[in-house]
Amino acid sequence: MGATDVDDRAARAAEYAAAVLALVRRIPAARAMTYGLVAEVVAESLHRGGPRQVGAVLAGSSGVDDDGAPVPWWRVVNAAGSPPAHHLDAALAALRAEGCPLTREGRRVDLRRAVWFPEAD
DNA sequence: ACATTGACTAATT
DNA sequence: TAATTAGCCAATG
Repeated sequence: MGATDVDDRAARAAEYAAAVLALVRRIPAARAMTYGLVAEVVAESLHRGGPRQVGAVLAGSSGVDDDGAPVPWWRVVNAAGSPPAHHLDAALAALRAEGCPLTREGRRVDLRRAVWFPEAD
């Protein structure tokens, strides 16, 4: 059993990724969460990870989670309300299409109106 | 063990 | 508002 530590590391990474994707999937249309907020919520249960880890999960995601459900990655923006630079235009187009509150210039999400926080259902 | 890298953030200028 | 800087956390070589 020499590879258990490697397997454990992979399992923990998969667990973390699953938690992030599950949460992002719950963000309602026309709402948004920041990387930091997602990290805080996930850390409440897993006690690890930070904004950069959330970004790493989404960066590695194909846009669909393990259950085959679509992951609305464009609803996760940075603390300034900007979508990831890699898909800026696509994200802004998607956000606008679903009516997410944007700033006057339309380049960033208006977090004061759009931020969503998961509440006990 | 150390250096580098990133879909980050907060403070500073 | 935008650019810079330092701090952060985990993965990777």
